[in-house]
Amino acid sequence: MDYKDLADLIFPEAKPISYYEEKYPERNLPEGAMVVRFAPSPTGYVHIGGLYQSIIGRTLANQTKGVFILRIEDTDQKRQIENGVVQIVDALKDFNIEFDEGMINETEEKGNYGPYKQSARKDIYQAYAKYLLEQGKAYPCFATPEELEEMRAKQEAAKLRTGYYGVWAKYRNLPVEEAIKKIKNGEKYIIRFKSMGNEERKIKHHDVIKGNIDFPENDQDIVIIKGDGLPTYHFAHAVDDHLMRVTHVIRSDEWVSSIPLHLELFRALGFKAPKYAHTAPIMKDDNGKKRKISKRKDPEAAVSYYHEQGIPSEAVNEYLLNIANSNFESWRRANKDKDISEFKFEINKMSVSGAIFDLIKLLDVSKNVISKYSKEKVYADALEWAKRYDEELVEMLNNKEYSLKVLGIERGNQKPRKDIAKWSDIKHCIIYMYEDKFFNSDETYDFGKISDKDEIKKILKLYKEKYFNIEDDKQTWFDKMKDLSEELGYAREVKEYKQDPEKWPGHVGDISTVLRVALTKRQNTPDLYEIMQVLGKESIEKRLEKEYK
RNA sequence: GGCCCCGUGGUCAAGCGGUUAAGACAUCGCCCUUUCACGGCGGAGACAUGGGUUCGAUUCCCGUCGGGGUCACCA
Repeated sequence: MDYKDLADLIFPEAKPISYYEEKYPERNLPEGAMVVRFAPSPTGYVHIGGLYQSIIGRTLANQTKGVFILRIEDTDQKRQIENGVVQIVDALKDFNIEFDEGMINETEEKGNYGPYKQSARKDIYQAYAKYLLEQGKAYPCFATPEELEEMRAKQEAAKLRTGYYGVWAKYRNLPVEEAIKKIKNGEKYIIRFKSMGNEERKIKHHDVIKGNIDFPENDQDIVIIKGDGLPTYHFAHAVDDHLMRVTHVIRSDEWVSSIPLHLELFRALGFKAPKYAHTAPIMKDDNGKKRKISKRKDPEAAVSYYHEQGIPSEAVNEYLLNIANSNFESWRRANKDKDISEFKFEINKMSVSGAIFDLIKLLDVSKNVISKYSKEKVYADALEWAKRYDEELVEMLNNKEYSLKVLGIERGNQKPRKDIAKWSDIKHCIIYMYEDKFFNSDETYDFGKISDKDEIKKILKLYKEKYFNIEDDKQTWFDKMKDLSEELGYAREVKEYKQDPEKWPGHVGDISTVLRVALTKRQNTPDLYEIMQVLGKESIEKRLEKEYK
């Protein structure tokens, strides 16, 4: 009896690998085209790091006229969640990321290199496992979890490297006859890869991002097929990325230490190894300590957080792209109106160490992104956000014609207003423009420097009766504010006042503040003249009278 | 602990043998016909550390310290 008998016993149904090699031929793509994939586990929401990977993958495939694949890695059945695939697809779609191939929902997919869900590829993995078995490059291991635990304890006690390797690999050299007997006896087993590596020897590897790295060869006999018949990540990675003809494996940093193993697997299987690009993880500043951003501790680790906050996905994408290639920023400044896809992304310019996620900076990017939107776009996006998260804002925006005017204040000109960083800011910025909100709120406010009630009344009354005319153009209005100030004994110019502050009780700015607060309840607002034009005569009169009647 | 990677201002980062060590965000000040936002100008603020190599090291080598990753029938 030989390896062949063993292999046939274990996987009697498996097809020869030539079947799959023919079924998934080399892709016919232009020179330099990159075939990349995003390969998440459907274990819950999409992590910011996943979005980061996706942006990079999508960009690279676009730039090289390559292919971007969504492969679902669901070989760990314990961790599955309902609708995991749909969640991923939808979340990424929100950020403008779509795939050329792969799963499109829980059951459907597109592309000729599928199935794109690992649980549906069991027969493929088994065929390749059988192939290794036949050559004696893999073997069944009968060790129980308890046995393995015991082994590890011994290794730790002896301060040895832990793992299933060398002399510790108990079933590595079990004669085929005995293995067959055990299997026929119904003993439980898994399939392990028989490593030919030697820890003493070093291998050199070039990572697209990290550069040259040396490490010891792998000598662990890792499991390739688990007790449930599904492959482990390592084995699935080798088989899938080969068969899907992936050219560049872009994945997170945490995998670099597996490179020796993966390379050995590719070689044993007779595959050409892909290029690897290991991206640094996104970090979080935790009281001065740097750590990987985490699902459990950090709400901003979930991509959904940005939607809830109302940060446009375009802004998140730009921010992430900037972390990926720091020259993005200067490109953006030089190309203010170009689409993000025109930026020439270079994967080898990526930073090797993880950047701390900077929400403040993101908000700044967002502010700039929003400042470029037309009022129609602001209206549409804010409304869409509000429909999910803020009923009161929906109510306000329902008055579309008026809202458009409000949102158009200081927008669309050379120096657009930049006070909105996220849709959740909007309500606070515009609420006073809405009549019922303005009059029905119990918000407290103060008039700043001029606080005497009678003085305030006097100012507003005089303004309304003598100076206010909605027809005035901006300059006239402005001059009138100065006249008003003068008539009341205030300085008509701020500069004038500053030269001799004792001479006046205040200046035109102080008077304007009184008007501003009366009309908006705020000391800080956009241009008052524009606000008044939107508010209209009646509203203004009502707001003024409220203060002195 | 073993192995691997990394260490430029608060953050993201250019620079990679000779630079007044860029830029962005944040911060502070001034200016911008009346606030705020924007914009402009300016300030403060960095090469972890000790040894080498070199005429010369932020840049190259070694040690130290610090940070991160990884050591599963999870991915």
